[in-house]
Amino acid sequence: MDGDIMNPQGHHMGTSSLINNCEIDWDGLFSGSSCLSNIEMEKGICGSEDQVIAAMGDYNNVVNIGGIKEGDIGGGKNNCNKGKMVMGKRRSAMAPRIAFQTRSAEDVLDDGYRWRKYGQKAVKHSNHPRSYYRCTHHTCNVKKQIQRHAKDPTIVVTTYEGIHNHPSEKLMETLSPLLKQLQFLSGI
DNA sequence: CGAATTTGACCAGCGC
DNA sequence: GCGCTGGTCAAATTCG
Repeated sequence: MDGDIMNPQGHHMGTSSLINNCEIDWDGLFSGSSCLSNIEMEKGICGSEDQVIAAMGDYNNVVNIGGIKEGDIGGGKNNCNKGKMVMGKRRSAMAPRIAFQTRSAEDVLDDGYRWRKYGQKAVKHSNHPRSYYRCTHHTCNVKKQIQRHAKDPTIVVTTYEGIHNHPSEKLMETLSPLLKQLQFLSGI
């Protein structure tokens, strides 16, 4: 797969981020579909999962992105377009959740953060288990769930919960020589 | 040897 | 109240 994100008409779209050779075009995705804003998802105003996939299927690897709720993954009963939203049980109060789907052979996308797996469960209506990860940074409480799509195993559904309160280690690794240089120059 | 992963047990919410 | 299900814990195991 090449890294260049184009819209179906072949035009370049907005800013993109590279995750494990799967480019995600945040700007383009959020502007390109009425289904994908977190707020709309929270209100339950969204199409079915199938509709979203169909809508986004023309993009390179990312086929869906947006807020996600209990039952969204794996064809559960409480699909978002049924209007009723069931928030999690022991879930922290208002931790923002965002989910996206990528076509990838890799289950775990390298997003620059370090994750420790703390559980895995078989999910109903899916042949593939769901894996649970926590950010290894001691002050950071971000979690993510990874699961292959029930109907299309080539699609990996990644759900993030919470916001990192620290920069990604890969980013810091990349920037640290530059920061050192800046510190040196500011000392002159 | 410390860190990360695996995996069965446990717990809480929900529907019937 | 009970069973089902999803999410988390923690001991055992594996890995670097």
